[in-house]
Parts: sequence; structure tokens; C-alpha cells
Amino acid sequence: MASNAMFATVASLVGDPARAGMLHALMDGRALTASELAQVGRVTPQTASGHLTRMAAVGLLSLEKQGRHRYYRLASQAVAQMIESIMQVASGLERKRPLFVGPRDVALRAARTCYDHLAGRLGVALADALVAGGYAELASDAGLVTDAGTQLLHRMGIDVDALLARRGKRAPRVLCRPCLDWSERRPHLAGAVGAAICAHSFQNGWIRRIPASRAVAITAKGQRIFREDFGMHLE
Amino acid sequence: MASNAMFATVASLVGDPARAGMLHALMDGRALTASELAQVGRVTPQTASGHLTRMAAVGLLSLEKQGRHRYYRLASQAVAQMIESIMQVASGLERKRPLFVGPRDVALRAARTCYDHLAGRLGVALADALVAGGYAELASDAGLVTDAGTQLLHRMGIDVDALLARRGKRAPRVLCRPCLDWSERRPHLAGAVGAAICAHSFQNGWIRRIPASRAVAITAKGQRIFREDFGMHLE
DNA sequence: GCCACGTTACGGTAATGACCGAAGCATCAG
DNA sequence: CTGATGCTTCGGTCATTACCGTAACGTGGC
Repeated sequence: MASNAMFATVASLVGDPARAGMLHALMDGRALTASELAQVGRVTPQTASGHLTRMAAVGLLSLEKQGRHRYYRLASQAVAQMIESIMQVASGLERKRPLFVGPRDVALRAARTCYDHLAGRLGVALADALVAGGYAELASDAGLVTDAGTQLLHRMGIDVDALLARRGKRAPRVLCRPCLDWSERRPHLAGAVGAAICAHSFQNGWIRRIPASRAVAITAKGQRIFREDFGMHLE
Repeated sequence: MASNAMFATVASLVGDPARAGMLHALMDGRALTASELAQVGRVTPQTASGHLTRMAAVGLLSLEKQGRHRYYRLASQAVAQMIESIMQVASGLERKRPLFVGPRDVALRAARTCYDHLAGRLGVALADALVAGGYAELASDAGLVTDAGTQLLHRMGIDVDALLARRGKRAPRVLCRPCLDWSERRPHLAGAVGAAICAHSFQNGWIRRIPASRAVAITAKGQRIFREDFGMHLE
């Protein structure tokens, strides 16, 4: 196998607790400074710097200098998907022992971003509502947005056709990627469509980020739109 | 995050070169003995035994005792998908430096199994042919089998409806998962449908395993069927 | 110019863990 | 029973590497 060495390199990089914490924090798709990442990794800035340069050198992270700050972010969607799939396995194995839910997790479980799309109960509820309304079909393997769904999204201001055209797709149907939620163990909407919905939700003030967290809060406006327009049931 | 520790544990387990080699070898979905795995990991049986017990204890591998042999296999499809996604990232990063293609790789690149479905040029060609014939639609995110595709597979002896029923799906359409091939960098058919096609191909003698390898050979019968019935172009 | 802050480079230390040799258990053949 | 094979456990050695303290290097504000 050609890439056996690189394979081990990548996995062992991700396997260190400090680096794992940093990558975890970067999973919301934002860029964070070295200091912030040192904090989430629970190591001193010196140590964190070493970790970050190594991950950037291999290509897991991309670096953007801005003044005296250095912003790191996940280098690609492939990296995010890899981390997601490892979390998938890890959380599956952890089910064996009783799982404590700390207060810090409450907000995360309610609603959060997963690299570029919505996850948590919000993400799952959105997916459920779209399926229930006949706007989408979701299997464990794959998913697709129906014609009715395309129209709904268009009414909400999300142009799915433009999305397809931009990616140069010939597929007549709008396919989308399901993503198994590690906290809910249920599929939700990822991929290009999921990312578009998430971005649109931020832009229109349906949701907003909770500072220093991957969690997001649903605004009053968002509550109304999610319930009335998407037909979601948010407890 | 609740599972941060487990996350790092899983990733660091995968990150060791010897264990990575073993997992790599197990990616064809078969079960291998401890000795065989020691060989592919290039370590002595004692060392391998330690690795294997650890991976089984955490839940990455499942163990089946048979006489004086101990057969290890990947514990779940989730584990296979995780490894696949890490390979994805690793091979992407490796593109920077010139990539040598050893003779050992030639057969692998031509046709191999990827846990439970076909990959390599064979897998990609099959996917291309299905798309070209209007039997399937594939995007990077997801895919689906068209009605024509369902009928074609039914004629070949693969009952897609039964597949759906077995999984208790309500989705009216047959969705399938695309899997980016690390050697071809093109999508091919994975998921339930891909697995069914692969299993069927083995059962009917269209392909057979090349001993001591993940590579598979296409039989004369297979050549004919792939070309005439599926419309594939195999060089 | 100066100082404050964020980040990186360079030591030395300590702990983790991979590895193998030797020995001990099982299982199967004769 | 005896020997052979497959696998595991134990003990000890060695290499790797995460970590921090100290110090140096940039950038931005004053």
C-alpha cells in the first residue's frame, strides 16, 4: 500500500488528547487563534504551537495570519468528515458504559454546528420535519431533496438549482448527504444542501452562535420560522 | 465533550503503524488469524497479540475463536467507514509528493474490495457504466438507483426491493452511498446496493479473490457480463 | 522609540508505549 | 502420551514524544 505511512501519521496526529481537543473545537468550521486552541487543548501556548505547526505542516489545518494573531482552521471538508467518522465510532463504543451528560453538553446537544451544517436536536428535528412534509427522503446511506423540497427552500430564499449549477452537477435530482448525529444517533442533513440551510439560517438571524462554543441558540424569529414554515416540533 | 477521551483513544489506536497495517488488511471485510495479521503488521506474534487484544477490548475488532485459530475482523461498518475516511485524507495529503506505484499495487488498483463493495478501476467503471446507462445517479454527496437500475439489477438476480424491505426503509427510492476511491479519486458504489452487487458477483463467479490480497480478479464470465449486460468498458 | 501581547524556538525531563525473548496455555495430530 | 502449532502472558529494554521553563522573535499600540 502506498499510503500506509501517511495513514498512520494522520491517525496518530489526531490521536493525541491535546490535538484531539483542538480539532474538536475546530469542528464548527470557524478559525481559532493559537491561544484559544491552547486553552481548549489544556496545554500551555508553547506546547500548542508545536502541535499546530505539525498539523499544519502535514495539511490537516490551514493557517491564516492576521496581524499578530494566527488563525487555524480545518484544511478541508475531508478532514471534517474524517473527524466526524471517528467521533461516530468513539461514541458508539462508549455506549457500553453509562454516559454522563454534563451541563456543558446540554446546549451542545440541543443545537450545534457540525463543520458547516446543523446538528444536535435542532438538526435532527429539521431533517425529521423535511422528511415528514415530503420535502426530503433520508436513508442511512444517502438522501435526496424532492421537488416540493426544492420549492420550499426556494421560497425560503435558498436557491438549490444555483447550488447544483455551481458544482457542475448533471444529476437531475438534488442529492444530499445524511450525517449520523453522535448525540441523537439519528440522521440529519449534511452536504451542500445542509450547509446552505445552515449558512442561510445564520444570515437571516434564525440562529446565532453561543460565544466560545460550538453550540448555537435559536432566536425568536427562528423559533417561529422553524415551526410555521418548516413544520418542526421544537420542545 | 463527553467522548473526547474515547475519541483520542480510538484515533491513537489506529495511528500505530503496525495496527494501521492490520486494519488496512482487514478492510476487505474478511476475518484473518492473529498470525496473518502479525505478518502484515510486520511484527512478531507476541507484539501482534497485544495489539489485537487491545483493539478488540475497545471494540474496533470482533473476535471469533475457531479451534486453535483466532479470527479477527472489523467490528462494524462504522469502523470500516472511519478507516476509509482517514485513507481519504491521507491519500489527499500525499498527492503533494510524487507517488510511486509499486508492482504490488497494480492488482489492487485494477480491482479490489473495500470492506463490502467493489473498488479500484473495476468499481469506478461499474459506477460509470450505471450512470451512463441511466441506471443510477451519483453525486459526491449521495446517489440513487433509478427505476431502470432497479429493473436491471433484478434481471441480474439482485432484488433491490427485498434489500429495502429488510432494512425497513420507507423511502420510495433506492438511495445508495458513493465512496470516493483513493486510487482513482472518483466515486463508486458503496452502501447496501454496492455490497449486494459485490456479494452477488462473488457468488456467481464473476470475480474471485486473489489469495493473500485485497485484490480481486475478473473471471472470463465476469468480463462478458460486465461488458454486455452492464455496458462497462474494461481496458 | 518603548512596552505589551501573541507566538515560536530550544533546552531537559518524564512518561508512555512499542518491541522482542522466554515461558506458559490451549488445541490438534499421531 | 508426545510433539507440534497457534496464540497469549510476562519482564525488561529502548525509542518516541508530550510537556513545560526559559528565552527569543515578531506585531501592534502608545
